[in-house]
Amino acid sequence: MGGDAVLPPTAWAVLGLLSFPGERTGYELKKWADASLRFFYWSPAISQIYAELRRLEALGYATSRRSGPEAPRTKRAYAITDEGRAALAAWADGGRDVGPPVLKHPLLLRIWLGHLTAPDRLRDLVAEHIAQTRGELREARDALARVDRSDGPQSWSHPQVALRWSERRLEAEVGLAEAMLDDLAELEARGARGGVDGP
Amino acid sequence: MGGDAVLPPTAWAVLGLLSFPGERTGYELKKWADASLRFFYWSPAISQIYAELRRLEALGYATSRRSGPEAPRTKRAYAITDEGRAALAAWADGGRDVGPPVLKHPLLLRIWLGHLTAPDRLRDLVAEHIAQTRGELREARDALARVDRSDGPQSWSHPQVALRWSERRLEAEVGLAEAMLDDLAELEARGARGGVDGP
DNA sequence: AATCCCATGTAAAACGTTACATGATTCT
DNA sequence: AGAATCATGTAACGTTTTACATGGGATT
Repeated sequence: MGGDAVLPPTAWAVLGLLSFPGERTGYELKKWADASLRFFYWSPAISQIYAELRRLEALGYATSRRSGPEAPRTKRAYAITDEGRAALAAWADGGRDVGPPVLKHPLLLRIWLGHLTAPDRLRDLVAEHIAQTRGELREARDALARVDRSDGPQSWSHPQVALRWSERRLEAEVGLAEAMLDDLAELEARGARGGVDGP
Repeated sequence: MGGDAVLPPTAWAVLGLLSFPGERTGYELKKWADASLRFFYWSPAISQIYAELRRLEALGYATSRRSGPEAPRTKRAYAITDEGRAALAAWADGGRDVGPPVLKHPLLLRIWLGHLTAPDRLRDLVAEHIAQTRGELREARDALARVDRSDGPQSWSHPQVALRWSERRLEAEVGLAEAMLDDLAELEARGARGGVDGP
């Protein structure tokens, strides 16, 4: 089958999930993506994971087997094939340019349109974001702790690096939001005194 | 027309672009999005901007007029209507939750799969990303400088806050990548000495 | 005259989500 | 026995991108 296929990043991400030792079901993949992939590269919908797994299998990059009887809707575990591993390695190694990171930050969209919103509403939104981010930070640290413990073979050292990056990133995100809170406060102070310029 | 419509964030972003003083063509909107929106909320394809503008006009949230004769494919400038402004304000003010930021970072996907890639290839990728990010940082600062200069009315103070956030964010992104470079180097050092544990 | 940038638009395809339907397994 | 969670899959829909077609105006 396909010696080299053009696939969306999501397909490679799912194949990447499969590239770590062991067999996994789509359901398990989804949980894993929620717990780690999503910190630096979003977690696809479960239905999409199933779709990608079917595509990967059609390409010969993965195989599946049912644990029990050949009945529909019973557990199906996937494993990467040698071909899949080769294709993934070629993708990982190929292309000088990996493509720019994409950030969609709804909060910033709101801030940007801040002239339409009450100042304290805006502050609340930012505060809520900080709380949310702290929650994510805890989860990222949990994930990191799990990887640290499960060590042994070196296959997990790169996910570890990715999670460390995610941890720092979330810390930075909190700092960024706090700085923005200050900016907003300053804006209000200036606004309250009336003019565009200082007193 | 539509007293309250459910629209994707992109539609609100385009309407937001229109909510600042002046008329603009789709083409100008695209350039503006590239120069500022994209730092915190990605820049839609030009064809999508045209599509959103048509939808916004159909909803009565925007109006358009042709500068010259009523010929096809001539310049068409859009402006927001009062209804549009009201709808945008309602959207900006509504909904406690703004939705989580989404980050898709292809570089991190590669790092995460680092066991498939040569270590120095990985380093190159990160170095390239740092260079790229520094370029973005320059652009963000240019955008900020333009906004700073064009001041006067206060409508630009919130975009200014958003751009300041973006500037800091990009600075943080560089720091994050540098820290990851260190992690990678440490990994290699440990790997070169063989074991999973220290000396 | 050729080229580049401005400018608008269509069509097809891919991507991705939501909602729904279905049933097995495990825990209380 | 009932509930929660595990588990797979389909269908419909909306979003977004890519490629393409078209042509005016300005610059070299």
